[in-house]
Amino acid sequence: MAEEKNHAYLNLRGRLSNVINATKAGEKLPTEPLLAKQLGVSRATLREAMRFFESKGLIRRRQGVGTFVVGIPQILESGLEVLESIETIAERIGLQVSMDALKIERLIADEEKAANLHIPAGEPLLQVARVIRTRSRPVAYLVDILPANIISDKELDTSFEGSVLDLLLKRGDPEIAYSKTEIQVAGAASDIARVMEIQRGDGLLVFIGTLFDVTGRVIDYSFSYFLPGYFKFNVLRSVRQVQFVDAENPDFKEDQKVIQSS
Amino acid sequence: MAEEKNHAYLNLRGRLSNVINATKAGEKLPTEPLLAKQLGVSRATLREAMRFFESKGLIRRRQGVGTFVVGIPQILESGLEVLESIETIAERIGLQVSMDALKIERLIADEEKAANLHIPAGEPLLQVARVIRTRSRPVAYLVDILPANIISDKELDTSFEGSVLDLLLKRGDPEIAYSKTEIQVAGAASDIARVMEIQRGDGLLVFIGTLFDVTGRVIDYSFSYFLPGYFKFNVLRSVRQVQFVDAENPDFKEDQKVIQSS
DNA sequence: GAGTGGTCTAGACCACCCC
DNA sequence: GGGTGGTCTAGACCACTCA
Repeated sequence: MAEEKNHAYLNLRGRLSNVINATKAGEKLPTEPLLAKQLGVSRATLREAMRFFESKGLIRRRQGVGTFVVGIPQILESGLEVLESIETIAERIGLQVSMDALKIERLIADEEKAANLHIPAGEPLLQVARVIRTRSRPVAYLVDILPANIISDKELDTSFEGSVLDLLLKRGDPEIAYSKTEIQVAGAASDIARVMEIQRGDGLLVFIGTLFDVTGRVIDYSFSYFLPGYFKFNVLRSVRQVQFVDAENPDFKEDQKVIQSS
Repeated sequence: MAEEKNHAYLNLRGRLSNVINATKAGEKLPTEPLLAKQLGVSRATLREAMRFFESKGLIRRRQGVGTFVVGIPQILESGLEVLESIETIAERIGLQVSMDALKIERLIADEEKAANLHIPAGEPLLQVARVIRTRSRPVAYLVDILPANIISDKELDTSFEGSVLDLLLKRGDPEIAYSKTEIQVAGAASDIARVMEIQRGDGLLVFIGTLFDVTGRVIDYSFSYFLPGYFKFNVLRSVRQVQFVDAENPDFKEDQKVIQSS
């Protein structure tokens, strides 16, 4: 019996799928009240069914405008072991991306930010937030936080193209060594949902990265939010031990042990 | 003006937070209709606000039973570069986990599964699905798919403790080399939501792993679904090239390039 | 200002758990 | 069988976009 649930939104998916498939990419679907009437369900139930296709990236809802059918997405693929900016990944695979909604703020380190950067609270910080767009839509939202003295005002005006990492790598000082990146999942908060043009609460892949230079100093930490379906991140996991030692940062310790070695 | 949204569910969070904090871990909240009345909102709005705390892991809703306050979760932390089973990670950090809902199935490789395993379609396969629980709740759902001839019936009866990886590592043949793991996010489908005791559509971290032996043969591929908040996966991303060469599998190529080397 | 999706209400019935 | 969370309805108002 458990196979044949009588939930309206499940039965609705098939019919809604037909409507979506019968609509060309870029075209608008009927309004929600009209579509609900056509399909014989309440608007709430229709919206529940639409969430399914929206999470798959087949449709996109825009408040005040309408619901649109979107085409097949292009995918940004990358191995994670190499530290590179989204822009660099995109360039490497020949995909055109652009930056949007760049927001540079100056703020003072509170306890949490200070701890993440291994500096005292109260130090001045620079926060750089930006959106990465493919031709069709926003696909990532990136926030960098770093001590204000690392990047000068002049550099921000002249040689800043959006990526803090790329700027630092280009400059070569401080000499960047590696990033310790934590992988998480989070529902989009209202403000992030807005700039990403998704629904509040939709799942996003989150990388929380701490950037170290060759002396073990923390240079930057960042939150990177990625829209599912547009990225393919790979990591190689080996049974042999991979050695990463950071003598300058005893509290940074990858607790890895050898399971088996050949 | 954009700061002061007049959405009921936002204003409700503070008051609902008080209710949750005033309730001991393990205790039950009032029923939804009652709580909605007490807080002066409709049940739909209350449920919207509750989703926020549920996604943070502070409460847990169980159909037919009630809504419960849960304590601070224990976190499974691991670097990703080392390939090890969830059981091994848990044991290493002294956390007790148990296996649940083990389901072993035999099936025939369709086109997709055959392609993933690099074998012809029609070959017999073994599929092992299981749930990993901490003391308080399910935290991961793991599915392994592998050619049927790799593990014998006898082994399944006698030396199988739940982890395909651990069984193969223990046996030492085939000799496991590494796993290529893709990182994704997905909303929980109904069946997975059920075994994980979460809400349908909740975001899960997904690892799609392909397991190779030292000769480059594909041994197994797997889907691992992780509940956010209970795991802390880290990966080191270096500007120096990390060399992983797999001469036997030319189609497996990590397209990594050196950005900068010191 | 017209039209869209976003949110909210009040009430109802259903599926599920447990006694 | 009683009580819970899960879903659904019909209608309403609000916030947003764009001509």
